[in-house]
Amino acid sequence: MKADELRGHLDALILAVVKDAPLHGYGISEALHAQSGGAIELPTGTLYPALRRLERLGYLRSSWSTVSGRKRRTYELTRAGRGQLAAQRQAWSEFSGVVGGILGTGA
Amino acid sequence: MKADELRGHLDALILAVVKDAPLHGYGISEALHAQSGGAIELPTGTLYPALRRLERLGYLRSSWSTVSGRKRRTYELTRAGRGQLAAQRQAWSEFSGVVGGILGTGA
DNA sequence: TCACAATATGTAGCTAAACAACGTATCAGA
DNA sequence: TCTGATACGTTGTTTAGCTACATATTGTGA
Repeated sequence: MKADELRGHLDALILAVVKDAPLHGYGISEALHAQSGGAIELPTGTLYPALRRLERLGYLRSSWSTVSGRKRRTYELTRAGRGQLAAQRQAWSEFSGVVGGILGTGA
Repeated sequence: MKADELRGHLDALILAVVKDAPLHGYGISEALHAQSGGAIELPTGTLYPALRRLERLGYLRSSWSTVSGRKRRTYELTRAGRGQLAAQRQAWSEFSGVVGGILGTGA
């Protein structure tokens, strides 16, 4: 899967993956890889700027910790982030319906 | 629907909409508007460059005509365009499955 | 008749997101 | 000791879509 297709939807995926449990950047990358069945492999040049953007927008909150000698910045959803995730889910539903309908896939 | 979400998928939509019948730019715009239930409204600054790009890539072929005093450039799918459309459909199917799965929408 | 909407094409310049290619550092195991 | 996994990040580039603008014809309603 061309990762660039994600454009505009990556935020939703990140929010979704940290929803249940706070995760650090590398963990988010791994979670997306696993949950996509290996289809998603985020370059760090994509992931870390996205995380900073989401924090700047108030959807994520981060805190540093050290786990077995390695520093981690752990991200968790804010209240606004939960709202945004719900909105993104809704937007995805509409979007996929529209595109699927026109492409004749899934409609 | 935020039109920018289309990024990366617009080509597929255009190819899909000219598949059955050749259309001119304005007609493509209207077809997408109608087939999306009004959700898609393409700015001309998006549509026309996209058409030129698709022609340059060999997926579309264009020809001029005049209909009731107005000049039209009509686009039709090439053989390569048909192949590309099939590939895009496949890619969409995989993409929507992955995203839907992670967002918990449609999976 | 005069203005406005619809039809129809296009370009120039901007923005933002994703990417490739770096750079830094720790730890485990061969 | 050296490689691979873990973990953070930045710089500079590319590119697609957007806004705003420019042009022209035809149909319509005031």
